[in-house]
Amino acid sequence: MTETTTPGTRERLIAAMTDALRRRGLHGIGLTELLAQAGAPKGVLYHHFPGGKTELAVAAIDDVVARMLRGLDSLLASTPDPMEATRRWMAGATARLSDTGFESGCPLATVALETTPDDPVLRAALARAFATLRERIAVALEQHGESRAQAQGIAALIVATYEGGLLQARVAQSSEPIAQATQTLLSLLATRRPV
Amino acid sequence: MTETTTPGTRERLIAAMTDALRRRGLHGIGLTELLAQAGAPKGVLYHHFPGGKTELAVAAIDDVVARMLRGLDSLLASTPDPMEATRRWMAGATARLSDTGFESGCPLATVALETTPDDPVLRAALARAFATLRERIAVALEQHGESRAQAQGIAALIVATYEGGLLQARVAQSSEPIAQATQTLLSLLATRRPV
DNA sequence: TTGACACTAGACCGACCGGTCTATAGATTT
DNA sequence: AAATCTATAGACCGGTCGGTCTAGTGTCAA
Repeated sequence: MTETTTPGTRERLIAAMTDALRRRGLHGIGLTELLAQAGAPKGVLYHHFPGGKTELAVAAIDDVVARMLRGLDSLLASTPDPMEATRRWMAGATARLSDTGFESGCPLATVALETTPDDPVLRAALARAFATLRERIAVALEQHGESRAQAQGIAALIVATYEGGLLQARVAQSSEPIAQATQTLLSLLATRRPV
Repeated sequence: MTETTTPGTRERLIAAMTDALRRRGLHGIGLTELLAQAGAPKGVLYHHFPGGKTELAVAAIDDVVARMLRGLDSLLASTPDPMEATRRWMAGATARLSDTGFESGCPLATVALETTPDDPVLRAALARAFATLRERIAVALEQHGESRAQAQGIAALIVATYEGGLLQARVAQSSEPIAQATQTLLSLLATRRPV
């Protein structure tokens, strides 16, 4: 076999792009700064990603999604109760945001709001990302007894709370808004009466 | 009195910036394109906004917030039930997004995710914006019998659903996600049992 | 009529943008 | 040793960025 063993440069590029997306968004960072952070010259970027900045961004998105899904899976595996899993998921995201001085949010959200129709590749990557995310959560809820429609609705609401909560916490420079939103959501889910 | 009567140029600049923020974000549009859309030359921008692009963005944000608050107020005045008001608020935002081919989202959200620590003016404007928005909603909920803490929590959750829902709808190019999230949220609020 | 002032107009600037290109180093194969 | 291929390296390109500067235009007061 002996797959072509890259010494990590490609990964460093993806990591730098992911961090840039978290903090400033796709248009917010220049290639020069990005490459400096990755410790790589221009040629390397176009060797690994012939499509340039956009292709690197797509790779970063796919990588982030894969890691989110893996995290979600292991969380759901170790935490049978979906409500408790949601609480932990939110707490994790909040902690990372707070640990970076409220700079490092969700890399998907930033690109999602920057994208225009003439970036179909990015759009497709993001559409896939969010749909997969919602679906994974919905399946877990279904396995816990929710109806299909209800599970989808709650999944959309959880993801919205995640992104909207992070956004509010970021501008407030405080985790209070997302903590409030999460706590309210969970308490609403817990105290609803059966139909 | 006879206030200095600008023939609308300033307003056109703000409108162009607002539209740009909705569609692409602050870094996503160039001054040249923005001025072309407003039908104004460079000099005009720096006459009305000596602080340049950033000052114009702040003005656009303040203008958007003022209009959102006015809309919210008249909605709450004409719709006594906060739940019904929320439903209409969401429906309005969803309609505007959908009517523009899922291009025109919330101008606040985009900037919120692009801002860095060295943009303190923008950050402050956004922090004010979201805090005011939440507070206005919370007050309405309090007037409808919710406790202070509960009202704040629900307000944060509503705003999160708003922003997170719009984001998901945008990338999905469909209003389904925000419709699902909104409907689930309202049904949770309606069917909770008293503590 | 003249001066002051608010506003419009766009040429112009250096810096930086994303992207291309050639050169070369190192490892592998023959 | 020669050839080949992957990966690194960075000079270089035209275009666009946000911003400055000078010139002109219309309106009003004196």
